Amino acid sequence: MRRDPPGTFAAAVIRHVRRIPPGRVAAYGDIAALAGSPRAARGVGAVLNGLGPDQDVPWWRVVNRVGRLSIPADLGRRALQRRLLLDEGVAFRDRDAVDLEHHHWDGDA
DNA sequence: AAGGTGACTGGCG
DNA sequence: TCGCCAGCCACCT
Repeated sequence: MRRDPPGTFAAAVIRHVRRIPPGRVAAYGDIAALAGSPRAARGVGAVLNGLGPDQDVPWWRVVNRVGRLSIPADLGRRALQRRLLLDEGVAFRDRDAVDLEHHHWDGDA
């Protein structure tokens, strides 16, 4: 799995994703900004993609800027994310887009 | 160490 | 918001 030295982008991403409360979602770009690199949204995806099974990071609470699940549909990972969010009470606008208006995490506030 | 890849975005029509 | 596209940037060869 992935152990990242503190101070790295990856570590910051993990740290912030852990802060997303259940029932709320954040965009890749939001996390990138919190992590200190506002334009590194894709980097956030790369980090989450490399997460180990026991990393204990709520990766499913991260969606793209319009609320759509950005995970490739294969391997059923996508369906899993959908289910996990549903279980937390996140409402969906359609098959693979959450209702951002009501569940977007303000990054605290 | 250089280049390819992609769980992204914002701009434009 | 939808599609398309050109930047972007961290990851992984």
